[in-house]
Amino acid sequence: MRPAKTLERVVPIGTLAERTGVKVETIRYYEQVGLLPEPERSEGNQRRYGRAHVERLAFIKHARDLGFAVESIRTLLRLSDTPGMACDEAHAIAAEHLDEVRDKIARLRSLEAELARIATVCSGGVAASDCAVIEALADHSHCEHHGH
Amino acid sequence: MRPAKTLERVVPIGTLAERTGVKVETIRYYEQVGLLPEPERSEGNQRRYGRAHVERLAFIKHARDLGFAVESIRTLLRLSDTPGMACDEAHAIAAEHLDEVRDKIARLRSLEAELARIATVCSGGVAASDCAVIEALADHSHCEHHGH
DNA sequence: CCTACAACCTGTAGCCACTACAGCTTCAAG
DNA sequence: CTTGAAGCTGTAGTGGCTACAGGTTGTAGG
Repeated sequence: MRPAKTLERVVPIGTLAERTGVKVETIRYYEQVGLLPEPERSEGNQRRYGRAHVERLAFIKHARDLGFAVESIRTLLRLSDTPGMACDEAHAIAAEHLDEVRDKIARLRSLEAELARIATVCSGGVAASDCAVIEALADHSHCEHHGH
Repeated sequence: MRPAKTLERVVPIGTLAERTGVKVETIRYYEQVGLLPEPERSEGNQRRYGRAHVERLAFIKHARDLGFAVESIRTLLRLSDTPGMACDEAHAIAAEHLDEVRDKIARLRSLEAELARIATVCSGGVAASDCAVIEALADHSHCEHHGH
């Protein structure tokens, strides 16, 4: 009896995909754009991943889930690969991204307010040519700047 | 003396762009994908827009600013073009979009919380190989589901 | 009337971060 | 040894623009 799949140390791409929650195609894409290093290959040219790959891909997924751009992740990975490197740069990337996220939240909130207004006006089911939803979209009087 | 530009009734694409805040290339793109009807042309084949175009494009811009997908806008425009059409469908589109926006806000907020945690840990300027930002990204213990 | 130059035209390619497919080869269970 | 899932490469498509290249038109000043 072989060890169970979850204990195997060298796995094919499908297993890596399962373990990290990243799709097979996306893994190959990450390799292509240089986020994930090229793995060893089997005799038949199939990718074989080890522990280090699982960890690195998990890092990437986590950062992507947090909305970091691939370019930022590349930098973060470079930083994490460089022992003794100053943390300042990594911190700056995270802080900048946090700013962007807060900005986005603010914009979505003002947007939510206007949408809520639009969506409620004609919820009574008025079947008419002057639908309030349409009018609200045509009418810019309530439309403050949502910013960029 | 001709009327001032802001009073002209038939304008070239650049003026339409200025008035609506939509870039020239984007206007042509909207025409290409069928959001904006093909306008009249000058003798020399240049687009000439009238009042109706300005209004329609303003509608499109407003909806885009609110985050409606082009496909949804297409439907909304069709509805607004159809006199006596039931408002229900327009309402459904707006309500669905509102749901999506609220979802997005919720996800961004949990994301903000994690990012804030990440960004503060090493703000003291610890220059070390075990940068807290990097570690926080490598470490999934704090990482609740951010949802899709 | 002529010239200069901004604004316009079409068509194509690029952007991001994937996703999907076509057409093939390899792996592993039965 | 057969079968079928899983792997491979390479290319094209997605959305919503944006950015050229290389040409034509409109118009204000001289």
